[in-house]
Amino acid sequence: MGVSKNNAAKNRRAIIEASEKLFRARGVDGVGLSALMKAAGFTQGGFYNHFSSKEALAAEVVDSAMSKASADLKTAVEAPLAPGQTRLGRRVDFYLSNQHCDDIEQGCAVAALASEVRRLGRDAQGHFARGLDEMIDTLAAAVAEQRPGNDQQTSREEAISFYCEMVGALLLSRAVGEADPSLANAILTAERRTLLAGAAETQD
Amino acid sequence: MGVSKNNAAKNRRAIIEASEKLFRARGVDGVGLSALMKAAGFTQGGFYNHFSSKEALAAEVVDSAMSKASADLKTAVEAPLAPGQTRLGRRVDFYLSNQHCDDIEQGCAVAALASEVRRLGRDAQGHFARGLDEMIDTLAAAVAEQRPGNDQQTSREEAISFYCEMVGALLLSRAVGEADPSLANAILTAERRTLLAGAAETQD
DNA sequence: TGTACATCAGTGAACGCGCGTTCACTGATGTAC
DNA sequence: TGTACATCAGTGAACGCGCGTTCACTGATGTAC
Repeated sequence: MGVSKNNAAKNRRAIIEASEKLFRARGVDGVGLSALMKAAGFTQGGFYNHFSSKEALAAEVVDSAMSKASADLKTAVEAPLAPGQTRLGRRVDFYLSNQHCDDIEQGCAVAALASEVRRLGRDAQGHFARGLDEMIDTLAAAVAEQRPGNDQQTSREEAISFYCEMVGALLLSRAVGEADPSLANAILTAERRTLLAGAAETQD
Repeated sequence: MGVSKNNAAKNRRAIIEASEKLFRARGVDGVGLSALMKAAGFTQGGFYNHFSSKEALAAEVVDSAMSKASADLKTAVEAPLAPGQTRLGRRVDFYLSNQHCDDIEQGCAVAALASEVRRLGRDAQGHFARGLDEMIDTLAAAVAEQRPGNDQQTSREEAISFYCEMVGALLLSRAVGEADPSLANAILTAERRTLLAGAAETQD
């Protein structure tokens, strides 16, 4: 067809982004290259002009998703606070909103990919772990700001605890969302209350 | 071959149990009927003597796994306490142990299946939701026993919070276990500390 | 209780299908002269 | 700057393979008489 280098790079990006959505929604094993390429607007044969294998694509998808997630989290957490807000409280409000819970295609990459990544290759797992580590750092800084008495280790542990609880709640709420919407909602509600209490700006 | 009704029922059970392990380890889409039947000790063709489809098997697997998990949790939580133990504290010790984290094939069904179940059929989702609801009830009773001041709603919310945090920690620790064992361990350690503090027998 | 026969869990081969991957071909892009 | 040609992203068809499912067949089980 004849495509400029610039367009080829854009097309490559489009494949990664279409794949991210489909991998999140159906799992890596749940979607074929044909569907991935079609979603990106191409035919199947061109795939190997961009990636050496499906596994290589999956690694790039995880890399891209986690980099984006880590950068977005940093931006969101560090944004100026409205009066009465805390950084963690604001995060809870977003993370455990019904809107975020419903949007698995664009929501938190950690929650969407955590179970997938164990079955992917070494590279994908590495990108995931690096991204998660960065995100914990970002949250630990927010914790430290709110609790000046903390040592670094304690802030990091509180950040881990905070994040695990949010991810667990999102995953469980999503898992029962179809079969038992009221349980799904009870999980979000309970966690909002619990985590907002914990995220209140209180000194030790 | 000629098989007694009793043996046929045993064989059916064997297929469900072999499938549970493989589904947990590789995902439902990650393992074929041929491998499932082989793992149970049979050839592929016999599958449809027992199940009407792979989806129907998956639903039975989730049912079986969640029923077992719910019953086991009840037994474990309600077992007599050693001096100084609390029901929730004992649960944390087990749930966030390295041993449990490593044993995805036999460990907590909720953590193993939460992301799978969204892509399975209505029946599988229903079994999962029912099981999770029962397990939250069991934990809520343990919370209520430890905090007599709680009303029922509060105990249930605390149970949800407690369980989400454990599940989230297990999932994230597992997700980075290969790529970053020290982060995986930091997650378990941080959560053990946080949750044991929260699970201490303190009145309001 | 003994005999005749229907049942059905098991085998193993086959079905069509979609998978991940390969390939020959196309033609605009981008470079060399 | 203009021309000739190599590059390579794209197409569409094909590859072998394993998938979920179907089928004809076997023979011990379990029932009817």
